[in-house]
Amino acid sequence: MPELPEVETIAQGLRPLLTHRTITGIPHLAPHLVRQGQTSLTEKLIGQQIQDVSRRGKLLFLDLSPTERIAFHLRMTGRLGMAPAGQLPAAHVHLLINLDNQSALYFQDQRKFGTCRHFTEQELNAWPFYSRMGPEPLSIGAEEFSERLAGKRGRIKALLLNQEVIAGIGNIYADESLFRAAIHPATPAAALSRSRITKLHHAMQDVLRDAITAGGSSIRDYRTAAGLVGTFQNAFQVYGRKHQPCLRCAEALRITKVAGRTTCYCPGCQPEIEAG
DNA sequence: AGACCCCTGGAC
DNA sequence: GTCCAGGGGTCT
Repeated sequence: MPELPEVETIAQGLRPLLTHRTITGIPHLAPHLVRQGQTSLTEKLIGQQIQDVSRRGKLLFLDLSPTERIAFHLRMTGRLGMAPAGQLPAAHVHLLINLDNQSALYFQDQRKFGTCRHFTEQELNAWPFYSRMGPEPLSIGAEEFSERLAGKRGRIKALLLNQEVIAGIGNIYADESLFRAAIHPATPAAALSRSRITKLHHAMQDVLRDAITAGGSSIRDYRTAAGLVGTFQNAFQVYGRKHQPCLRCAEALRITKVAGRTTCYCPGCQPEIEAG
């Protein structure tokens, strides 16, 4: 569930703690994190200095040099945090990176969906998930956003979830953006007027910015780098509120499936639009 | 476009 | 015990 606002919050939290730190050891590396060609991960990391912590979509990077990075994808239950060196801080820790100030960065993931890989810039650009990733939703302008959706087949929610269309949106922020734009999630993108798409662009940026300000949304597992819960779940209008009254019109929220994902919406505020 | 898979734990 | 949470890969 870490989506763009959660990954951004973690990156902001880790940046001052990791920048200019040198990796001194990898005391723990779970076998399932070691992909083919990554068997020498430990050798590749020890002695390297972390130059910066950055984010692209839902990926969090430790930038080691202009041409080498570690990429984390937290998927559903991944967490990153800091601990004193020399101890496993919690259950389900799959990677521990010791640093030169007696601290350690840990990667914890109950469900083991998350990934951690070392990349050269060349390898990164050869990774389709990265190279084909769409623009950052907080950087894209309304004009370009509109052009990217124009002529695309498929339902609007499916397109928002598609990382090749726009990067970093997951189930929570897709539903919340669509509610705020008063668009039914199953609407064919081709049926949306230009002004409706502009409204969606505005809603998406508002929701993401507000969520970052709130430190992200903690449904179950997500925590900031400092181990704190985010608070944006308290501002949800539709996500996880099935059958509850709409906060705007009091009609009962409905639940459906779009793009294989549970989808909450208000039938009053988000009326269906026929394909045209 | 949809089904299944990865994995674990909480809800029922 | 069964169902469900959902990001992304893979296969049909």
